[in-house]
Amino acid sequence: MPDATMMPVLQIVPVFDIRAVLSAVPEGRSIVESLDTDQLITGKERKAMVRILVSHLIEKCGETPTAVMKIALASALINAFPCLNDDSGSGFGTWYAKGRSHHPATGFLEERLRNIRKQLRRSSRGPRPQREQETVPSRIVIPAATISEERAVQFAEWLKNNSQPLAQVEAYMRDSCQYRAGWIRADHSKSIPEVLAMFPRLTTPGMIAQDLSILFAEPAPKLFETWVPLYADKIIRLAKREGKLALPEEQINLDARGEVALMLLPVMLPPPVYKQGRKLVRASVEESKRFFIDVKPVGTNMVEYLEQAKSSRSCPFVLLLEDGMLHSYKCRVKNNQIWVVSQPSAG
DNA sequence: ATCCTGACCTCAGCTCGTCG
DNA sequence: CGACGAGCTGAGGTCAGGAT
Repeated sequence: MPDATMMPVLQIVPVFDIRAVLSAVPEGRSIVESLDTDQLITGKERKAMVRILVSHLIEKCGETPTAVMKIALASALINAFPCLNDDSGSGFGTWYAKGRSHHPATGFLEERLRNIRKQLRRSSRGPRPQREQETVPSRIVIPAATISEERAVQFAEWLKNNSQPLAQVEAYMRDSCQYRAGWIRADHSKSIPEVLAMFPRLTTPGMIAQDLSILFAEPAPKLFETWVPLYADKIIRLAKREGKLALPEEQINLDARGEVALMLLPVMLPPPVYKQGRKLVRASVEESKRFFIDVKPVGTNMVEYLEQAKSSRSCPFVLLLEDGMLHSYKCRVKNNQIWVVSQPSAG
């Protein structure tokens, strides 16, 4: 078998039909008209055109298209509208110019891409100060409690020290649900170990589902309804379009689509960069897949596994006990079991 | 007045190809 | 094989002008 690293890499460069892309939106149509009749573009039109073209580029090639893609777009632009040709060597330096002598690439298209990435990074870093934080609490409405807070505290204390009788645990957990929700949400966030230390009965089977059905009565039943029919297919289609699907879509068994989509998440959502001392570090996709989902064969000794996981990895993560060939999405899923491991020591 | 966006800029760090 | 440079991205800063 030939060494993959020695294989020549062919990059498919899309042909950009600038007129078609612009004509697809009303604002773009008037820009095309203006360019055809007047052979010029206003500052306002130029900005609008760059927005339309860059959003098309991102749709086709993702948020970090290669320089080849950007050159193809800029070149297609001046071919479609020769009046936009500038005096630079390439003719499109105003629109896209490759970086040189340690200076980054520039041009209106490049700058727009950069600004979009900036916005994306900003929003993915969590809530913005002031305005957005103010709106968050109004969206999450905790239903009114059925018991007083004093009583709820008493229930929580009892639940810390008792795991039986089960009917009593379920009843106290039901009645103290709103208190728990308020405690967890106070001061913005608490870690999973903190929450479990305070409310250990959350690990009793069915308790999280009970909380969910009380707090989110309407959407709770839809949680599992929508993953496979709605989101799994969308994630698989997106992965296919971005060339991140390791096998033909038709070969993914209907039963396996939900699990394949879950395993695609770390591939589709590239891990962010973080600082380790002075160095900027980014986990590879393979590393984040391992951190996110650990795949072990059915029959793995859970006691030994959890003991080992306690010292070797951070929680929570998904443990998939596979029966068959799910690894690397080569799936024929039969009796796979999925666990969410939140605290290895809890077993 | 305040916020948002675009444009311009710098710096750190990464990947990849080239050269000795 | 390691050093080095080119090209690139990410992150962040600043400022002007437009929108609200």
